[in-house]
Amino acid sequence: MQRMTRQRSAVTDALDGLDDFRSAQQMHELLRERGEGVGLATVYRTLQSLAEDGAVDVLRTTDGESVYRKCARTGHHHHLVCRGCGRTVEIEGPGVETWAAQVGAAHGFGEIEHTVELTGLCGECRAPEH
Amino acid sequence: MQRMTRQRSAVTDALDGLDDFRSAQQMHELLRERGEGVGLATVYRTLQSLAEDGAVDVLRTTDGESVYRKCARTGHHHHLVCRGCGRTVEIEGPGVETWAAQVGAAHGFGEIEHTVELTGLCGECRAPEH
DNA sequence: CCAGAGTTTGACAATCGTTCTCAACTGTCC
DNA sequence: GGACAGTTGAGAACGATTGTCAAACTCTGG
Repeated sequence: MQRMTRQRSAVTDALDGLDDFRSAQQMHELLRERGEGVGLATVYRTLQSLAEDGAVDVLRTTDGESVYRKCARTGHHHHLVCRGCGRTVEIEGPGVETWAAQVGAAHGFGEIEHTVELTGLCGECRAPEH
Repeated sequence: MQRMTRQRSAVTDALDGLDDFRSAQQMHELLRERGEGVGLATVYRTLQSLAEDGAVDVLRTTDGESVYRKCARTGHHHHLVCRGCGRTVEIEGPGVETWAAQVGAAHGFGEIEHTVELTGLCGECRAPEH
C-alpha cells in the first residue's frame, strides 16, 4: 500500500510548482533550499514510483540523465522542449501514432511502441532582444 | 588527422559483420573473443568518433546504455527494432520530418530536431513456431 | 488514543557505464 | 631512419543511480 509521508508530498508539491523537466538531483537540491530536506535516495525512489503510476513523465537527456515533469495531459503524449530555456510544450501527435503503426505493420512488426521527442528554440530564445 | 590503426580497423570490420545494435562493452567482448583485443577505452573512443563522423548510428537503450550500428543508409533516418531479437529495419520517415517542423512552427519554435525510434516484435518473434 | 505491523527513510556503500590520465607506442611524412 | 603528432590501454576517476539496513514513521484496528 502507498503511504503519504512528508517526503512524498514535498516532492509532489515541488513538482506542481514547476513546468519544466528536472532531474532527481535538481529536485533534491531544490527541496534542500526550501528547507524540506529529503534524502537523495528517497527523491529517486519517489520520482520513479510517480513515473510508474503515470503521475509524472520521464525523459532521458542526451547525457543519460533522467528528468521528470508533472504534465497537465495525463494520457500518452510527446514534448517539444526548448534547448535554450527548457520551456516545454505538450504535444499530441495524432499523425505520429498512426504513422508508427503503419510503418511497423509494413515490416511485419506488431506491438509497436514509439519514442518521439522534439527539441527546438522557442520564440524568446530565438529573438532575445527586440 | 585520422590514422588507420589495427584497433580502429578491427572495430569497423566487426561492425560491418553485424546488423544489430551493440554496446561498446559488447564490441569489446566480441573483439576479445576474436583474439583482436582492443582496450575498452579505445573501443569507446572509436565508436564515438565513428558516430561523430556519421559512419555509425547511436541509440540509447532504456537503461541508458549507448548502442552502435553501421547502417546502410547514410543520411538521416530512424529505426524499427525488434524487442525480441534485436533485428533492425531502417526507416525513412518522410511524414515525420514535416510533421515535426509543422508542430514546432505552430508553437513558435525553430531549429527543430527530433528523436523518433520504434520498437516492436518482428514476424518471427511473434510466431516462434508454425 | 495506542500498539503492532508493515512502510518508508536516509546516510553510506556499491554498481555500472563511461571518461580521464599519461606514459608507452605507432602511423606518417620527409 | 627519425621526428612528431595522433593513438593506445591499464587503471583511476566520475557521476548518475541503486542497494543496504537499522531507525523512524504511517496507518489501521481495537
